[in-house]
Formats: sequence, structure tokens, C-alpha cells
Amino acid sequence: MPEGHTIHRLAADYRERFGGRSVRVTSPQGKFADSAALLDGAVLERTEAHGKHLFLGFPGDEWIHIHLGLFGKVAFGDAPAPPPTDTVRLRLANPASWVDLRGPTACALLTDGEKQAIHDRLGPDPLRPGDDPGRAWSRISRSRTSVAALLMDQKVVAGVGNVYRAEVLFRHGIDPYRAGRDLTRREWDALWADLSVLMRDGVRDNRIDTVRPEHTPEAMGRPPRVDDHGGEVYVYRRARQACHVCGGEISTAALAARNLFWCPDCQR
DNA sequence: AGCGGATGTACAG
DNA sequence: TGTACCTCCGCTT
Repeated sequence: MPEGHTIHRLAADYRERFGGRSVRVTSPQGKFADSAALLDGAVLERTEAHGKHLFLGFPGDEWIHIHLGLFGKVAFGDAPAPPPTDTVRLRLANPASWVDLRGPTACALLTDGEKQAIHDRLGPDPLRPGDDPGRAWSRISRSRTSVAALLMDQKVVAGVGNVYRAEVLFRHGIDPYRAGRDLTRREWDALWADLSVLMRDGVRDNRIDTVRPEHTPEAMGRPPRVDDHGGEVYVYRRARQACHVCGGEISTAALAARNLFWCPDCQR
């Protein structure tokens, strides 16, 4: 699940169910138990997302910093909460709702300064209003690194993961191995604008859909595809299958320990 | 029962 | 560049 859209959605969901009220804070698994005890009963004042980082704000400029990593999961529900299992790192509960966090890469109590340090090392986020794509461009335009690697670098752009990377490069016909400095400003601005729209849709729908209406199975006269990850996409995890647009074979390769997917015919 | 992956990051060298 | 870490699920035996 977790690319930036998931985290922004979580920030909104935590706010809606728990914001502005006192919350019970526990760590059934124990790894966050000391901090949970400090916060138990405090009011959740605000929530915030930057890229894949989630921040839950409590009085005194104290923040729970959550990063889901690859495996982290969050589950919300209506009261009464079920008995927690021993993998629940963090549970929030109030009379109406509960939410469990499992398997995060990070769940820690931070000061305002420590939180600021995280913001400072992240690039602009297409989902944060006012974030400046020019900051990303200044790095991209000077880099010999591939645009595929740059899009995954959270210091360059915050929130893009393996699915949005593959999909946005396909939608713009860009070869993932092209060097950042060989991108034009126009191409970058178009990528950024597209990411903003795609990820905003992702927040709304809680899934990633990137296929334009004219390329859906219905529009192309194909059988509806069997969907194995929750959204309709052009290339992500479609290795050796037929491209929705040109019919050619989708390629895959390992790039920095992640699987890259692209259509060599459509992306040059 | 046991394995291999997975929308991620950090650190060692 | 490799490896460790977090958890769950679906596949194979």
C-alpha cells in the first residue's frame, strides 16, 4: 500500500477519527510502550504527511513519527476494539474508534526540531500544496543518474514510490534510463503536474489508478484484467504482458534493489 | 510447514 | 552494491 497517497490519506483518517480529542495510546507489542504511556490520554491536535512520513501532533510540540516502510499497515475500525494481537506497535482508541499500526519501519516520539530535520531532508511533495517542483528540478537537471532512480529518491521528490514511478514515466513516454540532466524543464513540469493529479486521485480512492479512459480494457475491447494489487495500471508488475497501448511486451529490470517496469516501444 | 515476495529505508563497506 | 529489518499473504510442498 504505502506510497505518498496512502500516507496523506492516513493523515486525514487519523484526524477525522481522533483529532481534537483525548486518545488512549498503547503499544501492545511493547516496542513503543514507554512513549505510549507518556502520551496516553493526551489530545491529538493535528496530523501531517510529507512524502511517506506521517506525523501525529500532541501538546508540547511532541510528534509521533510513523514510516510504514515496505510492510507497515494501518487498520481502522469502530469501537469496540478487538483484543490487540502481539504485532500491534501502536493502538489509538477513543469511545468511537480504534486504529492499529503494524510492522512500521519507524514509530518514534520526536520533538519539533527532530521533525523539522525530517522535512529538511525531504524533497517537495506533489501532494503538499505550495511545494515547489523547481527544488526537484535543480537536482534533476544536474544529475547523470537515471530519471527512474531520481524519482524514487525522497530527497529529490517526496512520496513517489515504485508504482507511481513506473506509471508516470509510461504516461509521458520517457525511457526510465534517461539521465536526469537530459530531461527538459517542460517534461519535468508535466511529470510533476501529472503526479499531483494521479496522487490526489490516489488519496481520494485509496488506490492507484493510472490508465486513461481511452486505454481501459472496455475502451480497447479487451477482457477486464485480473487485478492483483488494487488498481488499474499500464506497466507496474506487468512484465512480459502486452502493453495496453502498443501491444508490445512490457520489460522489467532490477534497479537499486527494486523492480522497474516499462514499455521499450512507448518509452524512448 | 515453509518459501518467496511486496507500493521502503538505512547503514556498512 | 549488498544486506538487514518490519509483517502478511499466497503459493508450493
